[in-house]
Amino acid sequence: MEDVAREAGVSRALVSLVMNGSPKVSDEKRRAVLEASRQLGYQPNLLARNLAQQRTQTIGVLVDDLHNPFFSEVIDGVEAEASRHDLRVLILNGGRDPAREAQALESFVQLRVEAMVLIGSRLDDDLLEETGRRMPIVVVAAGTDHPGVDTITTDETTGAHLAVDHLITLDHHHILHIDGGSNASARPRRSGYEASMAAAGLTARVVTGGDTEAAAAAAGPALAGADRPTAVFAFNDLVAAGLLELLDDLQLRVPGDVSVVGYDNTFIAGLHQLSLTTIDQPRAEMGRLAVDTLRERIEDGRTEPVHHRLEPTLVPRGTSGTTNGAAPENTP
Amino acid sequence: MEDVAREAGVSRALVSLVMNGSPKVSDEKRRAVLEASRQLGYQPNLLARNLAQQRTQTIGVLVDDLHNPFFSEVIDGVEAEASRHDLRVLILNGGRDPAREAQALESFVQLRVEAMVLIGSRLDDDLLEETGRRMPIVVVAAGTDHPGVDTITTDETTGAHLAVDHLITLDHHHILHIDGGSNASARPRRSGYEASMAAAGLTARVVTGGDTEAAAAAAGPALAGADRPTAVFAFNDLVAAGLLELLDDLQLRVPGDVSVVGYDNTFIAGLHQLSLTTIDQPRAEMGRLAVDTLRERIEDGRTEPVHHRLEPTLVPRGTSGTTNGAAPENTP
DNA sequence: TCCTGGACTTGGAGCGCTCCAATTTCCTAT
DNA sequence: ATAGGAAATTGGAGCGCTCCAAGTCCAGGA
Repeated sequence: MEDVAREAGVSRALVSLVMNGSPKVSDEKRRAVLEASRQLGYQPNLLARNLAQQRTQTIGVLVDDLHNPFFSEVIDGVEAEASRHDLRVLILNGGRDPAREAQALESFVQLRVEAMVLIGSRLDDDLLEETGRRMPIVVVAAGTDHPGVDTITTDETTGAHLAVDHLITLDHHHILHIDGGSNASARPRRSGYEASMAAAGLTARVVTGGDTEAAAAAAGPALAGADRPTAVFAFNDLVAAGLLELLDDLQLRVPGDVSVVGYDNTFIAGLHQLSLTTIDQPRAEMGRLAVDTLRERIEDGRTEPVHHRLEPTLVPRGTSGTTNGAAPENTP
Repeated sequence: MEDVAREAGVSRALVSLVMNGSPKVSDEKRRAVLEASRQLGYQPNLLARNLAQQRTQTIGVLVDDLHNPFFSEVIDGVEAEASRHDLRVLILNGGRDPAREAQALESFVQLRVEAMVLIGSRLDDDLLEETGRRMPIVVVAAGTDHPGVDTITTDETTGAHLAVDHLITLDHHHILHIDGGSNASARPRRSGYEASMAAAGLTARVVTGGDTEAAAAAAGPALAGADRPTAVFAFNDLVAAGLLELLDDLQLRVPGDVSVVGYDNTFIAGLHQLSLTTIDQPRAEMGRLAVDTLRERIEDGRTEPVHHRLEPTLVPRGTSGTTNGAAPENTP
């Protein structure tokens, strides 16, 4: 910067003004500075600027799992809205590991991002709340509301309800749930399932799974056993995809022998070959809303946490239907 | 920091030493500092530290498209190797838009990352080379070598060759290629296809596509036309997936009527329901290698660019086979 | 007792920028 | 001409940290 100033024959301060597009610089000097900085290949040091300015114009996005298409679509929404407001977006990947997430969180704090969006976070409430006191935080798609920080969720109970009711309408009575293991949404989705089953007078049956294709294996024993379920409500689309493979291996037809419902309505659910019945969440909208929520804190100084809850919807496709031969039990 | 020092009854410099885990601090003082910083909730300011230290221990990863599973698996490799060497990894998303990518590149420069990994970059050589003079850059999976910067690629010509030869072996003569449009790998993959076709004495036929499912639509006219190809080599798995849907709509059987080969061997290719024949690239390995390559510049001061080229392999699955009824033309 | 050297500590300059108060320049209206 | 004021420019302090040269302290040897 020093050099640019000298080259352009002005003071450092003026270079600063030019670099920040201040209107009160004469065209002549502006041109000189621009020319000099181009010639010297000068790129302002953001570290120094942010330090001096005491603000970074940056929000941090911590994503649970970069591989899950659900999350990347939320990020789309975040980026779209952030760029509308000239906010830089930095992404850190938690890799489905709480320890790595905590580390990423610390990184963001130390980098002095102005706010952060945690997508599918697995962090515990204490850490969240503590960090939330230092800077605006919004937790997106992490299953439940967290005290002390803003949250954007969809109603997981309703989502599970939609899935179960859909299956019940198709005359299924024996519906298995593969839950999400340690995923943040696992608990509410499972209890939504349990509640819906109970409400319909049916017996809930849950196997502990996870949030990747591999988790489908957990359903193996149940599907091979004698009292095989006629339908499975999988934690998410990835698990459902894995399940479809498993069913294929077991030579069970879908939906003839077993119906399958996923969750998230990611693009793989829409592939004709899978044609997976699933529950949709408005992903991009959630991302956008997250940024807006943060901006309310940054700009308007809001301090009490808000909890936005959006509605999921059922997307019926080819993997759910009535069971094969099994005649309705009570037909005379 | 000032406050912590006062609280612990030491100088600022000592706090700095403690925060950086210097060995020459007495246990007593160390404990005092740690205690004080815990009490005050002190988090060192990375901006200031990096500025003073003139280094950031951070590498920037610029990814072309966060949605493409291929890229996220490369990122896995990058992150694994980076964390082995205590390097922070910052991710910026180019969103398949060269302008956004250029902007992200500038962000990284201004943030003073120590090196950057560009995955599937669409940036032009001039910009790359110029930036490459300021800091270590490695371009991963962007189709071809770029002068002036390090590159990690797989041999796209070989990849295309594997695909085409596989189809020819299955007795296909009329093979269509949906190319990658503006994707960085489009050109070499297409010319690999063309060369292989020419070598086999076959007529190449290319439609301009892209790198998402929607691109498959470009093949619509060709598939509906009279001289329908018996096989299609799609730019990547995503395009291939879209193509499978299109074929389904057209009531064409795969591989009975049309064989399909994708590229990248992403997880969707492995789904039983798609069972897509494809070309594998060692994604994680490419990511790891990228970091190692950068470290050679950072640590050992290498300055001449290196170009690593890995070998792709064919992964035959269910979407490729011999054509249906069409009897071999020259059978007596 | 005094000196020496190692183990700790500390003050202060400096990293590259912004921002404010102060100064200079340039008009315009008298 | 010239005071008055707006516009343009500048010097310097300060952002929070590191790092180095220069201390301080203390135990052991002469």
